[in-house]
Amino acid sequence: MRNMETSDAVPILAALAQPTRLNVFRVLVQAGPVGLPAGRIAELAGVPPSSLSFHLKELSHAGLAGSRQNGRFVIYTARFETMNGLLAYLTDNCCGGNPCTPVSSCDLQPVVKKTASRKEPA
Amino acid sequence: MRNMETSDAVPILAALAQPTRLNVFRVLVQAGPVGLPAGRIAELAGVPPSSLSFHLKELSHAGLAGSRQNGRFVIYTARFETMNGLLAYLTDNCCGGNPCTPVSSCDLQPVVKKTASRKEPA
DNA sequence: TCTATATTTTGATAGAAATGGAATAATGGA
DNA sequence: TCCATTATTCCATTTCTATCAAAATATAGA
Repeated sequence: MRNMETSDAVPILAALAQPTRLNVFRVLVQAGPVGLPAGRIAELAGVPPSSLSFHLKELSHAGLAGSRQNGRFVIYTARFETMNGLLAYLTDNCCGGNPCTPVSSCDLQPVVKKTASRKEPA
Repeated sequence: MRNMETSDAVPILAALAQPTRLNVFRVLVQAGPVGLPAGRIAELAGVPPSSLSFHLKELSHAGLAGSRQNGRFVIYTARFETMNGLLAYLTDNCCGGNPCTPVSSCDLQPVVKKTASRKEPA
């Protein structure tokens, strides 16, 4: 993935800056690559389907979620590479080169970023 | 710092999810612990003083900026520990709060609660 | 004190975002 | 085909957010 710009980071941050959406994203992260059908997410998040749909669209549009159809179900998954890109941006641009190294890292993505300042397993 | 909750992360994300504010925060990060007077920030960000004041208040309220008075000037500084806490939260939640030191743990079968007996696609 | 400078607050306005019920679409099975 | 299930879109409503001129506040120096 190309290095993230401020203009790219803002919509991703905005997508996460909402309690329901941040919660939904965490649920998707926990579900892993298998993902979850929309109805199950609505259940877990405790929001009516129309609201959930609205928030899933926001997450998708920000690149934080993907979806695939499976029968009558639409399965949503977390897009880890977008989150990794955001973390790289924040680490590179908002920590002034200070020791801001996170305590742990998630690199589910097979695609490896070339960002130097975030440590990643080889 | 105590571990950040989702309810703590949302207002911090919201503070950063705005072009002017993210830009201002980056400027403060670059300025380092010395900080910058409000007027200079307004200049650098290209926003009128009243707007800048609004955004600085948002950042301060989120814990991302601190301020001290110096004569007629109010010097703003970035609060790195808040950003560190946010990065830690996002990094931890990128893997569902599981210890993801082994990268493979994210690739393994995720822990998905199967409460319902309803049949769902795998 | 008076005056210039620095910043914040006020207040009005415009626009965006969130909510959820109802209607619509799409799919699979009988 | 018809029906039940799943999900999205439409819609009205409400609530937040951002903007910035103008007024207010605060400080330093003359």
